[in-house]
Amino acid sequence: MTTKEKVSRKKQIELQATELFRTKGYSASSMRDLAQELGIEAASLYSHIRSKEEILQKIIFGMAERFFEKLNAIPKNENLSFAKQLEQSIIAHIEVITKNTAASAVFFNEWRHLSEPNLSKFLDLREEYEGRFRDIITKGMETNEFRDIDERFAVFAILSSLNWTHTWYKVEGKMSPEQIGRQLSGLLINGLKKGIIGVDNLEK
Amino acid sequence: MTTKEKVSRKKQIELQATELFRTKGYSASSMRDLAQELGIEAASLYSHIRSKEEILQKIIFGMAERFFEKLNAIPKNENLSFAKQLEQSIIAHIEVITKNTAASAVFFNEWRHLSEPNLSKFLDLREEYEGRFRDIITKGMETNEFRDIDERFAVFAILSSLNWTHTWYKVEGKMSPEQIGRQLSGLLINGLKKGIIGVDNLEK
DNA sequence: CCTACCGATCGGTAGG
DNA sequence: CCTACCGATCGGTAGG
Repeated sequence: MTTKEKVSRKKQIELQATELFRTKGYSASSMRDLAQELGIEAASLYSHIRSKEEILQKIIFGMAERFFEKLNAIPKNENLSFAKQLEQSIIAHIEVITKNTAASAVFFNEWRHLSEPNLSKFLDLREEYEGRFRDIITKGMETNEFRDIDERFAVFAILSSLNWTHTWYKVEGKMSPEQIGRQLSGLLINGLKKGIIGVDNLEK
Repeated sequence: MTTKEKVSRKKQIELQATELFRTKGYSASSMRDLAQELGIEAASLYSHIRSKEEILQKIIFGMAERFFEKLNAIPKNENLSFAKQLEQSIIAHIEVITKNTAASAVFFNEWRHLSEPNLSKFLDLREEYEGRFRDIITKGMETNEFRDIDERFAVFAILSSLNWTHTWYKVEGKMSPEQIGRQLSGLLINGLKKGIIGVDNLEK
């Protein structure tokens, strides 16, 4: 029971810290701010956590884990076009962001406040994750499904357009995470212009 | 001459601060850090500036001005397709970012550390700027040039894919700002998929 | 542009 | 989880 309470309190601290870091930023958030929102003294936080940065680490690597888990959970289907594979990956990515908007904000904006070796670990994971998207694009280019483009460049553009979702997504909104993912992948794969089905795509 | 020296020193402070804020973030950057990089004492900074936040304001509203100036400098041509108008706006946006990568980083990441009324002023300007892009998309939808999409959503996606450019752009790189702008607008307007000119665009 | 300094606040520890 | 407290550092001022 003692253990149970401690875990629960620790989680509470992490959740409050996530909200706090999102609104004020990591550096501008003090442990006294955090304690106050939890109704305890700042010193009491240290019964549950080791340091301020430990909380940041938990938030960031927790998000990294969710991104990879969701991506790995996509069923393998070699028959799918690369456009469809990319769409699925985009939807997975959006689902993680929309389910964790505050943690996403911290993940995308505060990672540079990690100290080594965690900073390098973060950068490695990010590189690996982007690599998964790059692979799809590379293969899609090889089969002539996608047009010729620098993969690294394309992945930066794609992921950054997705990564802003946390700033405006509301649970009560009209669009579901999956719909958002489909819309975004539609925009990125087919473009803003009309004419995939129609014929009005050749004008200057 | 005294005036000239003062102005120059003030600009030096702003430039060093821009680099510092980009790498450490505004809150984690101290005036002592900044002074040290300029080879003076922290207290001496206050002969040239009023406060730490004043520097942030200068950086951010300086960037806002550049974005609007560049957008306004696009020659009006009603005969251009909305795709072309959007492309020009995208190129203008990318040119501002690539010419000011450090200030862009501060602009996009540190604006929330502005206090009122500057925070509201920033948000208003951002809303206005996004509105310019929305107008192009709305008109392009009305003329059936663009497909049906929520304008606000589309502009978020477009601008956020552009706004990451400052993280990877290098002056010595192979691509010019204009080329980057063209590539990005090509991706966003025509999509990743092949087949605008060819016929391989109907597969599942 | 410097020395000398201010009050406030920081992350964190000792000891209960 | 609290009281009491630590040394370090913060943005900024006075006065030259």
